[in-house]
Amino acid sequence: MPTTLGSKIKKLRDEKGYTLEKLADLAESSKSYIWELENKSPPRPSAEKLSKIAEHLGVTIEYLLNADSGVTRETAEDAHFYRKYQTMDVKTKDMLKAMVNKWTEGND
Amino acid sequence: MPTTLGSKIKKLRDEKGYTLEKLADLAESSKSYIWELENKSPPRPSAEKLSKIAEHLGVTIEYLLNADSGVTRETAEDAHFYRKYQTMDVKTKDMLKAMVNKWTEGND
DNA sequence: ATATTTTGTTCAGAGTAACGAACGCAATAT
DNA sequence: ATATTGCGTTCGTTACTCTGAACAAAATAT
Repeated sequence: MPTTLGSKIKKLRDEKGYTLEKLADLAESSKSYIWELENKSPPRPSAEKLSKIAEHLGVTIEYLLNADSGVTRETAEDAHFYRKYQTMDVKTKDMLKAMVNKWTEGND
Repeated sequence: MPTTLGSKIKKLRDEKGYTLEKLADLAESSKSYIWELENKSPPRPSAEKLSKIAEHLGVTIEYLLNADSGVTRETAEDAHFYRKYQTMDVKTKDMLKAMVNKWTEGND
């Protein structure tokens, strides 16, 4: 399981079969810079650049930056809430679910 | 409806009642830089910085960058809960958010 | 009114993001 | 064998991020 930003990018790039140049072209970057992100320490890319890279690797910026997976389907605030929810322990999750089930009773 | 990165940050910061300095402290930044992000053009912050700012404003980086991506990795159960959550009305969502914020206080 | 405190604005400088261009080093073609 | 092509690596340069500290303006206290 990849831990650093660089190893995550490299893993995803390899999985997609992209060369440095290919990903660089897609993300409107340069292969030398992609290489630096993957191999040099510690990379601190701009949000814009990382956003384009993440997009073409099929993941979120948050996934690349932090440890956990993220969501971005509805509004940003909802996604943020959901991310918080995901970090809660199972018991708390179950409690939340139970409450939500009460409030939405009859909807499914 | 804010369009630029700067106006989004300012709007969210005002809504939270944060001063430049307050947000800067939370996001481990400087108030002068937060001000530049809000007022200067065109800002191109690092992913790290923007990540911390977004975190304390309760939104995602993607929202601030104005890119709304779609993909997500969810467990089936969590996805189910999240779908339900998305159908709830704003007041109920806000109540949930408030509770979750209480439970997770001190984690960030 | 006028101190005092709080908040916002400006600015110079250190450090580095990001690029193009050149280089090494395989594998495949001729 | 030796070109050729494809991919990764290194490096010098430019432009910009991000900060601390000083300054301005607004808000609040006395």
